[in-house]
Amino acid sequence: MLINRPRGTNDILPGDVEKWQFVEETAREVCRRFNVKEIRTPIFEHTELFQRGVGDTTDIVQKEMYTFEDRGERSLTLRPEGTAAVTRAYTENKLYAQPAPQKLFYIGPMFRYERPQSGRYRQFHQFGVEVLGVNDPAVDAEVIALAMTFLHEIGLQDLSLEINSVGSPDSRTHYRDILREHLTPVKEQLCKDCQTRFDKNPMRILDCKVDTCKGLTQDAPYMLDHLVEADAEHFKALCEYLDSFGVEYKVNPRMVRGLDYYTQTAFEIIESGSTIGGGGRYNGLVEQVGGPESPGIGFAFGVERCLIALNTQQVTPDIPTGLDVFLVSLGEAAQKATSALLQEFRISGLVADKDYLGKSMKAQMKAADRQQARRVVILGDDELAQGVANVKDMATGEQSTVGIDELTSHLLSTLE
RNA sequence: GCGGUCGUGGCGAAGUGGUUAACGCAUCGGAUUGUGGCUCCGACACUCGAGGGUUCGAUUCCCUUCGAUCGCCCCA
Repeated sequence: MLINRPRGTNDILPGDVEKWQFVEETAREVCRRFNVKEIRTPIFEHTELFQRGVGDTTDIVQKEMYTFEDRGERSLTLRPEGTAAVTRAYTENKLYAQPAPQKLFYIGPMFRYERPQSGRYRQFHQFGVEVLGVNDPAVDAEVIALAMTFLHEIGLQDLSLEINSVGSPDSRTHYRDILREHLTPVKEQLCKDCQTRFDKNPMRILDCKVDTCKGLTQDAPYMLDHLVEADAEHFKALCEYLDSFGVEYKVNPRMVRGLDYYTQTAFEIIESGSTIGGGGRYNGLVEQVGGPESPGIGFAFGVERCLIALNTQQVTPDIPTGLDVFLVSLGEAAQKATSALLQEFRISGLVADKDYLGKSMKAQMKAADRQQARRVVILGDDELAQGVANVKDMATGEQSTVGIDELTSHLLSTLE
């Protein structure tokens, strides 16, 4: 019985993996220019980190974590997201003692036990950025600009950036009361989920997809209009920075992000109606996981979702493919000689390969063609005896005879 | 966690309660001497996701299960 890959996981095969590499390399390159350094944290962490960091009430923690006990009876969890781990590493390694801000990025797998569907897997991948230690709205704007630059450089267009402020705790407790008051008369008419949200997290009601709820909240007051002064100023400044960067955005006062740790700035990037990435500020998070009070802001993109977007927009990144040279041999002596030649080619920097199945010359030529070899080196026993080989240019069909000793330099010089 | 659709060779895709499971692509081989991309010829599923049931007989009917896919919830 064949063992299949676990549900919601994927094998990324040659042909696809190049696109992944392209997205990852672009992310690294953009981060380099924004002076954002890579950080690598463990794939699993103590379960408590996510309970405290992501929030005990979130769906992620309540029903989506891959939690297990190791042989030392520790409760560990495969990371469901990246931010909590970065703040943990920031605290544990005392990066707060380094000059602020600390600008960090990561690319890697995350794990969530969910029903797979388009753009959602149990093992999925995120590219995320976190900037810690500074509360300046200019940083919020830069982080968003980094995100948009990345998307632009992988080739995506027609993206919609939505921003909002979910307020600091001060704004929120105040606003929650206002919102509850507004919704109390219609509480019974809200959907079942929203009735629970009413007590648990009333702001989520604004984000409900059910039509009746949408109608009932139509003229509900917005957080954005009830921010405390500092929050309002922060948001205003953010908008001004974005304007000055030429980054287009839409203020969506109903947007509420699902993770508990967000404060003030929140944003999402949407392509063809689906969210490919999002983030926001989380000024209380570092403290929440046991560190010193440090502000932070970040985002994460779903790599799979970026790839899907590239697909729907029919963006095909330029990916180098094909061999520089394919070695064709005839006869036993020549066949043996090719291995050393191959090694010589490869050491010199050429992308080179050969046949290993003892195929006919015709079949070897076919193979060379299929692998888009630019040159074919043909070596038969006859040529070998004379110390030469034939070099064929596959594009023009021209063929010339070159001494075996000069092959590598000949190829290098004619291939640019 | 809930709901819809689906599961035939490497891929795409026909098909039927019963002696040989179409076809296309891909792959491999060949079309007289050591040369590719076109064309032509040939090869390639004791088997129709898995397990069980109904039946004289199932890939075709039923159940279960696993998986895929789409939507809800939530999120990247």
